Amino acid sequence: MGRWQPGARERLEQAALDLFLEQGFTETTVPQITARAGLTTRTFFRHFADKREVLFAGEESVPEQVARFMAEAPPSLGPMELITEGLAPAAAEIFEGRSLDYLLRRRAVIDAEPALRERELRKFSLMAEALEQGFRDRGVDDLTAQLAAELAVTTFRIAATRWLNQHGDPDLPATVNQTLAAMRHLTNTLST
Amino acid sequence: MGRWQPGARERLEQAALDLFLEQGFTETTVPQITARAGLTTRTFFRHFADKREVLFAGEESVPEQVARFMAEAPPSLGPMELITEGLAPAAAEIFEGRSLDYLLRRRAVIDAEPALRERELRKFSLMAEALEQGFRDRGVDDLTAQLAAELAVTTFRIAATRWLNQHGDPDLPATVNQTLAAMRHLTNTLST
DNA sequence: CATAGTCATGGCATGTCGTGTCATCACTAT
DNA sequence: ATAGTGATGACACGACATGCCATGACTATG
Repeated sequence: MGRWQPGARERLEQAALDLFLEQGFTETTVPQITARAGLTTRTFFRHFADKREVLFAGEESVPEQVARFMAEAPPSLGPMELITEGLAPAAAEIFEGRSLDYLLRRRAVIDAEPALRERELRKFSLMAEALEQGFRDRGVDDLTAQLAAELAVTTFRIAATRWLNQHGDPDLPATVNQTLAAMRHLTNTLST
Repeated sequence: MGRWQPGARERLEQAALDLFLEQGFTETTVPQITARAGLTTRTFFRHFADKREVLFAGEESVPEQVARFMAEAPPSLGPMELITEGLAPAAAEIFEGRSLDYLLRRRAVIDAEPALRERELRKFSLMAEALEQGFRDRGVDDLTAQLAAELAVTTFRIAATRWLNQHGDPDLPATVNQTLAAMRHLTNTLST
């Protein structure tokens, strides 16, 4: 018991994902997860704010990634140019390090549970806030910054979904650019 | 006690909103709400699936409104034309019947509580799904339907927020159209 | 080598949420 | 009248989440 369970967090994440796939999210209790990971219930809530968070660990850094990405981009780019050129590489960076299989299993769990879908929406909302702030820092006015941020996140989200639906082929940057092209085509029909 | 507490639902909504404003959402317990409304805790959960839903009653009909609105629009309109012409009146219809004061108080509560912001995001997600289905029913391909739906909902959401920020003046349709104009301007910078 | 300090964990108590179940009462239809 | 319907009351209960304190393992310092 004392200190240190190396990888306790990782074991909890793994046990939780397995159990969610086997039995469903609602049917799985926190004591079941901690029993499989060899820990106690109280410890689970020290690592994760609530039961859902065990599926979203590590995504706290995404807003920072977004902010850094925007700060490093050439200041001369307008918001729409930045999206067109930067969204695909940024998307690749966000998913880097996670296997396609893990992402597919994780999404199966999330899709099956409304409470988890809500949490997923919040993730994208946080991304949009970071993007919006980044645009404002580049001198874009508030309304345009918000619109551009939401446009980018929406495109990213739809592209990521499509990418998983087609099991990773074509790859994510290509899918993002296809989705951007479709968005461009759609909005061009408005410019009359 | 037997049957019938006329307006039980409405009294619960009113008591809940008041208490949330006085003490905050988390600090307010369901027994406190039901005590103020003269009912029991069990009855609360017969009217609302969970504590948050008391703030979202009546919004189940929004997806149906959206579907009807789209079905009634001229079939000749393309997705972007439909948004340009239909979003402002549709937005007006959605908020019709609720006082600006109620909407502002309600938003103050929602903004203060992450769990309620998540629920709000789900509401817009449901709107987008209804819109997407509507576009598909009009013969639009899947990707374009999804993009157009998300674009419309995003514009609506941003416009509604701005409208409340400016306390209702200018009115919602005007604000929607201003927001649409800004979106048009933003995306036009992409059409090179 | 000893001692104090730090930190993840265990264990316990507690409050709130949300649901299942059954009884009861008011009103309605026949 | 009598049976049916539907909202409510009352109770039990499990799961989630948090506060609090104790403990044991590792670390730093003398």
